[in-house]
Amino acid sequence: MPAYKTRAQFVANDLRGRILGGEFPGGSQLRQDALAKDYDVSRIPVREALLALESEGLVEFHAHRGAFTTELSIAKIRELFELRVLLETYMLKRAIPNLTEEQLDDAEGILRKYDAALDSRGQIDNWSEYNFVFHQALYAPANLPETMAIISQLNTKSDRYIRMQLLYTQEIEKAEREHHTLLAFSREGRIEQACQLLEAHILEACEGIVSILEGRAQAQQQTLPNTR
Amino acid sequence: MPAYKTRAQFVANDLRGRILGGEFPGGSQLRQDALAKDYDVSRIPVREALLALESEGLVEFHAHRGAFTTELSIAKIRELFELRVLLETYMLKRAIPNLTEEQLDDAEGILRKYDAALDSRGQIDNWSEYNFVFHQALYAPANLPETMAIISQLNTKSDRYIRMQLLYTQEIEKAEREHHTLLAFSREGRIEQACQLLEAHILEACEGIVSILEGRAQAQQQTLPNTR
DNA sequence: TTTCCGCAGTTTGTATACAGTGTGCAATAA
DNA sequence: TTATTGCACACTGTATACAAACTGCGGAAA
Repeated sequence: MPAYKTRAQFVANDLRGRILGGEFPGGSQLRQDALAKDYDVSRIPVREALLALESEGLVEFHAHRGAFTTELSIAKIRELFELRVLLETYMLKRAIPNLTEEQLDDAEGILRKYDAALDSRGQIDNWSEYNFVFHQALYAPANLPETMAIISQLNTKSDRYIRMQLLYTQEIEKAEREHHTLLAFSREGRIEQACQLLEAHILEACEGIVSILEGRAQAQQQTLPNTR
Repeated sequence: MPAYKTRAQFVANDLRGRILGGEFPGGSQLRQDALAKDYDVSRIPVREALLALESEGLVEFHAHRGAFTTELSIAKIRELFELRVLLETYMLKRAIPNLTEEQLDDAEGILRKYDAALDSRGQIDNWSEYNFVFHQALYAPANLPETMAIISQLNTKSDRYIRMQLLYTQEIEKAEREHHTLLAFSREGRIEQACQLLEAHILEACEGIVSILEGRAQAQQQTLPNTR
């Protein structure tokens, strides 16, 4: 059986992975012809895949000029992460009272898989996905699908930068410890503390990313100091 | 000169208007061929328009079965409006300290146009748009484009139901008065009161919509009581 | 009678082909 | 040399044509 219902969906999923994986730096043009050859399909499903990625904020269309990967300013990254704080704490607050034992155990199971993957190294790509799956497991009992969709969208948009941070710093262990604590708070129904930790957890990641980007920007300025 | 850069964009904009205007009840199938004939274009731009509307939540694709207008459950409507409260009060709180005299006057100008349109009646279609423009004018100084995009998205999704409410009740005048008060609070920098009013303003609309839908659901049950 | 299978018709999904727009280079003039 | 105009190329946007999937109905089997 075919892995996906349509070619467009397949291309969209795969291309999303490639973009998030860093294959296309921000601002790269995504030529439809080249992608069509890559996937051995026509340009039509490629275009539709690109449109789907546009709605996720990974790509921007300019009429008659094509599709380009997006690049977020530091201000926008800050904005995204603050939105995540707002929405995810809201979500967690509503989820904790509904959490069942079974759901908590599921979340713990995900953390264990994490830890295992963590040992085997080199799995940053997957880590990023597991990370969201864990958070999702905690939020799901809130039963707010629309909110979840937006949170998911925000996570996708920030994903590239989170991977970058993981690449440059060794924050995985710390994040992992925070996840365990977060789960413990949730299990004990300590809503306030859980939300505070979650907020700190998200904002720390944000600051890590921003400091990397700022460092990179400075390095650029030093290399080419001719800013007339 | 062409009004739009691409045919797909034109179709998307026009079709959005038709859907929000109530031409297609929730769950209607949107046949690509029929729409293509309507607009005298091929199915390709129609498909792309439908994909755009899908990302706005107005339409859902089912692989190999086509596109259908979405229908929101009461629970989802409540969720959407609560999200609007969360995000729009957050936005307003951040906007008020940045509001300039000029921006306040702009907002007031929009309200005046409202009032004029209100007298000339029958302009519910436009009212819905003016409504968002006014709110947008108040929020803009917060300088949070990503947040604004999400708020805009939520407004689009709830727009159909707001129009329905305006059609069945005479709440326009009340909403209009609240807008004036909201503007006054904003002008005076009374953040807390402005946000409280905004919250009530949004939740009132929500309850109005829900009561209409619940009434309608009951009427349905009475007409066909054969629920085996 | 009820259930299952298969076929025809309809609609979507995709390939191919064509038209239109933007871009960059080259040639010309100042 | 530098600025400007026009042309050719490349790529996107769209039309047309074809392939594949789903739906509903009718008939056969249990």
